[in-house]
Order: sequence, then structure tokens, then C-alpha cells
Amino acid sequence: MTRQSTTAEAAPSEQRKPTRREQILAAAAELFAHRGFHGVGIDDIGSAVGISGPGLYRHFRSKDAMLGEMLVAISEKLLAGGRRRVELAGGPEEALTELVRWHVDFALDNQALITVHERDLANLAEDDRRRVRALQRQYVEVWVDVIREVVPATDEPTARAAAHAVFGLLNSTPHSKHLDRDAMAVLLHRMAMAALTGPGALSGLTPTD
Amino acid sequence: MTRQSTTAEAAPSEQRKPTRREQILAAAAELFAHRGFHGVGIDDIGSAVGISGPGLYRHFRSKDAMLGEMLVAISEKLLAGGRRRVELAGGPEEALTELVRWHVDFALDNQALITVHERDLANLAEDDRRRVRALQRQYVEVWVDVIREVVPATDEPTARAAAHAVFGLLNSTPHSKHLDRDAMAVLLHRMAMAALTGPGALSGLTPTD
DNA sequence: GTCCACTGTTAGCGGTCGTTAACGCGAGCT
DNA sequence: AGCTCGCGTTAACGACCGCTAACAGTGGAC
Repeated sequence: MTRQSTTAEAAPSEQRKPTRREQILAAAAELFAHRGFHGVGIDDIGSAVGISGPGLYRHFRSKDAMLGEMLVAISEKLLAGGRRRVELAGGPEEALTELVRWHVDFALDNQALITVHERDLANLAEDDRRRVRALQRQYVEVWVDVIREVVPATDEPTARAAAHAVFGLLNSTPHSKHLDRDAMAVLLHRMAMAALTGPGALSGLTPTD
Repeated sequence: MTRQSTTAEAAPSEQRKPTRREQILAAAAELFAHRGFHGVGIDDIGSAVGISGPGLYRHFRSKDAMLGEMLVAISEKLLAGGRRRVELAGGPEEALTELVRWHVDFALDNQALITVHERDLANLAEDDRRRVRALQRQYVEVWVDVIREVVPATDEPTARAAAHAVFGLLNSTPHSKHLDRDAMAVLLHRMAMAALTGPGALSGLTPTD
């Protein structure tokens, strides 16, 4: 058996010609996003990268392993980036702005992965699913904390639901290709900020004080 | 062959004990929403309604026909409801409010269908897919028109993207069950309205005027 | 020059899935 | 009473799919 790391090991830093594994994962993500995990065959993925069918097993243990690896990788990247933005920010307002900017950029640059992420989670193997769920929860946590700092008197369940709602808004990017990237980024950023911080959106919801 | 209508024929009005076909469609929707169309077997659907496997073929021509019928039905219902709300409204602002309310209620009451709707469209047969796409487009059109009336100086592509973004926000409902239905409805309504009409959200985006 | 790890091929297996065939049975009409 | 028809059953078929086995070329290490 060839060497196969369970998760990505080389930190996927900047410019580097993509590994074969990465090429395959990218192609698989595109296919999964379009037809769903079970709607895509091994042969489809293979021919998408120029090799045919079972040749993939030189790079991955199984089809489930591909899904697992790509969802774990994306979840880790999302969480790490979000945390970094919050740490670097000078205050809650800036943290929220940076968080939105981060998520917008991420969604625009990883449309296929975003789609698969919220679509085929249920098709993951038990271990990977727990892993991804944990990472997702932590990412939401980051948002919840920032939201509650910027909009005080927001109870936690509401902040959590609001975070999910904003994710839905920002992840809508695969459904509309009518605008170019920059215009889309600006639009999504403004709408998200308005939804969260606009007067009469979150504020004044809870019957507190 | 038993009688099988291509689309729903009896207007699905109010109280009426659900047909067998409707029971089956509801169960199938739940399963499809969770594991994806190709991740659900005929036997799964059957046992979900108490019969086993091929008994379903007394009610539907094929598995694809189930998906087709439920997506066409939901798309028609969504469009019809949206149009009615706009017609009954006294002006653009009220129209937008009613449109949001309608979509919120719909999403909260049909979570499984909403999920399948934006997930397994690609797995539809050619004919049904075209049909659903057309209905979706018309529904977006309704929103675009109202948005451009309420927020003038919004160009059409922007309004379209904004509509999709709001759909994403409102359809986030299956991802967060932390709030009860009413609280969720209020939250989503306010966030959507803020995202669309809030100062600095849509308005002032285009370099017009 | 030899070797071997890496990466790819084709053939085939075992299981699953959608669908059909053949049959059964109770309810309601004549 | 008998026939029909709606609704369900089980058995089985053919296709497909994930995966393994067996084999092969190529390129770098020594």
C-alpha cells in the first residue's frame, strides 16, 4: 500500500503546483457539488482527471475517503481563517467585518466545496462526520461570540440561528452567477452586515430590559 | 396501469386526509433531504410508509417520477403563493413584506422539500428539470420586480443576486433548530428585510444617479 | 545497468438498486 | 355469489457500482 495520510499533512500554503491528490479532490468536489456524492461514479472522477476508474485507488483508500478528506480540509480551513481574522481584529465591530469578508471570499473561491459541505455531510463515514460536525460547531461558536459582542442583548440561540442564516445568505453564491466576483463580494458583504447589525434586525428581538 | 396524473390535479386546498401518494411523497422528501436522491433506495421509501419496496410502483411510474412530481408541485406552489401575495398587497413595500412572510412560512413548513428543491434539481429527468427551472425563474422574477420597486436604482442582475441571497438566508431554516417556529419566523423576517432594505445594503451599490 | 517505487491499465467479483413479473387478498358493485 | 379492481406481497432479472487482482511502463537512486 502506498503512503496515505488520513488528513492533509503538508500545510497547504501558497503557490505550489497542486498535488495529484489535490487535483483529484478538486475534480471530485466539482462533480459531487453538481450531482451529489452517490450520483457520481468512480469512473466519472477518474476521467475528469484524465485517468480511468480504479486508478484513483493509487491515491485514495476509498471513495468515502475522498469525501472525508475534502470536507475535513475545508472545515479546518474555514475555522482557522475565521479565528485568525478575529484575533487580528482591533475590536468586535472590526472582527465582525473581517469575519464576513473572510467568509465571502471563501465562499466565492470555493463554491463547489461549499456546496458539498452543506449537502453531503450525511454521506460521510461516522468518524469523519463527527470530526466535521465538531469543526462546524466551533466555527459557529466564533461567529456567535462576535455577534453577541457587537449586538448585546442577543441570546445565544438567536445568535446561533442568525449565524446560520448569514451562512445561508453568503453561501448562496453558487446559485447566482449574474454578477462578477467583485460586485458579488460587495453585495454579499453589505447584505450580511445589514442583516446582522441593521436596526430592527437582531437588536430588539429579545424581551430583555 | 393505474391512473396516474403527471402533475397534481386535485387542488391541494385545506383540510383533507392526505392521499397515499401524498404520504409517500412526504416520506420520500424527508429521506431525500437527509441522504440525497441517490442515497435513498426504493425499499427505504417503502418501509417509511409501511409497505415494502416495489409496492410503490402501484402509485408512481418510477423513482424519478416521485422526485419530479414533488419538485414540480413545490415550485408551482411557491410561485402561485408569491404572486398572490404581491397582487393582494397595496404597494411595493407591503408587497415585499408579504413576499418575505410568505417565503418564511413556506420554508418553515416545508423544510424537507426546500432542501430537496435546491439539492437534487440536477437529478431530475430532462423534462421535469426544464419545468422546475422555468418556475424557479418566474418566482425569482416576482422578487426582482418588487425589489426594484422598493429599492430603485438597483440594476436587474444585482436584484437577482440579492433575491438568491435572501432565499439562501430564509432557506437556512433546516440548519438551525435552536429556536421555536415563531421566534425563527420573526428573526428571519427581520434579517431578510434588513438585508434588502437596510441603509447601505442594496441602496447605493450601483454607480447610477 | 539494475532495481524498485510510483502510477497507471484492464478484467472481473460481489453486492446493491431500480424495475418487472406473477401472484394474493379484501372491499364493493351487480 | 361472483367479478373486478385497488393495493400489497415475494422472487428474480439486468445493470451498475465500488473495489481488488494482476499486470505493465517509466523515471530516478545507487
